[in-house]
Amino acid sequence: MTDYKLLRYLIELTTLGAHEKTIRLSTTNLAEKMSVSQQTVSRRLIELEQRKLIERSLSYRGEDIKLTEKGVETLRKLYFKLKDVFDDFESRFIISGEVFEGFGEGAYYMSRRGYYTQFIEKLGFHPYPGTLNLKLIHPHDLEIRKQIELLPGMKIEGFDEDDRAFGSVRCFKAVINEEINGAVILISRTHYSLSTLEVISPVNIRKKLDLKNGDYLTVRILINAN
Amino acid sequence: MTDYKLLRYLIELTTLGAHEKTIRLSTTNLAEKMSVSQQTVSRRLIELEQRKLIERSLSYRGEDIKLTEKGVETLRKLYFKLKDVFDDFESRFIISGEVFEGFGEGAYYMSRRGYYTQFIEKLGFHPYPGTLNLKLIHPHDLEIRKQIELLPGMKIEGFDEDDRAFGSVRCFKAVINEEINGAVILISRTHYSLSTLEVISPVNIRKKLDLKNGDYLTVRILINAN
DNA sequence: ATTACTAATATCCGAGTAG
DNA sequence: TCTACTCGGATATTAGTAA
Repeated sequence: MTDYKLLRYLIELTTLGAHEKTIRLSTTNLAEKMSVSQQTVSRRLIELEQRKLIERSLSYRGEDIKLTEKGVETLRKLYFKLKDVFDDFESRFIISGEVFEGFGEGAYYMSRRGYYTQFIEKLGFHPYPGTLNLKLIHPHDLEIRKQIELLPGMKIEGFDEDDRAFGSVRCFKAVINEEINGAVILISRTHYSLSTLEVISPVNIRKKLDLKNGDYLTVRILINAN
Repeated sequence: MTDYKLLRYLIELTTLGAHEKTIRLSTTNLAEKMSVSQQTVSRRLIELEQRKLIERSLSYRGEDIKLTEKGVETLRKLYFKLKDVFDDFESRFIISGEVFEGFGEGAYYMSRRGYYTQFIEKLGFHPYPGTLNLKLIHPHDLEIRKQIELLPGMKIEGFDEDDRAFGSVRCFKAVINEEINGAVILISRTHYSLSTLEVISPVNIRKKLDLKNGDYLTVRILINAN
């Protein structure tokens, strides 16, 4: 691994985009951003260059800097190291949010026979006729939500009923509050839906956990249990 | 941000699992792993504790250490910072590898009517009857390959023909060498297939790009173009 | 065994300043 | 303006030990 005192500079340069393009800067302005002296920045850049982590060319107006492939690879390794920890498949898909609304339209959809019979077959339980809605607040949860959107999950086919078309939805088995088995369902891919999570279960979650609007709840999504 | 000199220790402890469970270690063995002195480790652990980044309890056999939520959050922030760079959704799914083999079995599969008609319908082009195979070499490309495996993509349904069953496959639109529009197809999920990439296109890629075995080629996969 | 203190050494940083 | 040198003070590290 690279000297850790250089890592900070490598990260800062990357934040400024130097991993993909040449950026122009002066030691003084980088020093300000990083709250160190101009002299220190100068020395560190020299060292980064000597170790072939960056390439640079000086001019009378400052300097042009770009990370080398070795430099990018150094950060990428750190990234994958952290990814192993934070993106681990066993612990990755835990998502929290605030309970909001009640069982409104969710109940209507859930009780359509076309969906209901498929839920029973694919999830292995008779869903309570209603969904619990979570509003996702923290950036981390929103990020996880986006990632879930990309996963295949189980597909619940759409159908027609009473001259109306019900589209297909996807779902994942999940554990609510580490105590109730259930599932999350992904209905449509809208900007709105990406900040919410709809949860179903064989029981009335709201009642069982005595939830009020605004209560905070954690759901662990089992992406490999399909 | 935390003092960068502490970051290294936080990362090392996390690599050892201290982000999710209490680990037992001695300053001496951690010092060896990190190539610093026992005394330095001792001081850094004290400092990490004072800053409430770790919790620890000493015993005559060593010490038990676990990251605090604040400690985990510190690393998580770094992770997301790097993620923004390396995992950006627009530039993420670029994969490179070496051309190998020729149009063997690929051509056979591609020309099965059951697949062919679906390719036309779903990809919007008439695929050249053959696949170009890339062997993925770099860890980064293998990692991307694994991630693609998790994405839904477009499903090409399986079918029966001449008493033989052809399974379903998935595909993604892609751009080859930033000049030819085509697609990658994911046929089966074997250890072998995870280190290769099969590419199709309306034209003979090999001929158009004048490729020989061993040539290096880059494919950008369009995960949102389905 | 341990951890962690003290003292000596090595390294780093910022101020001043040259080019 | 720029970058980057020298140099003195600050900080960090190691070695030697105490507990």
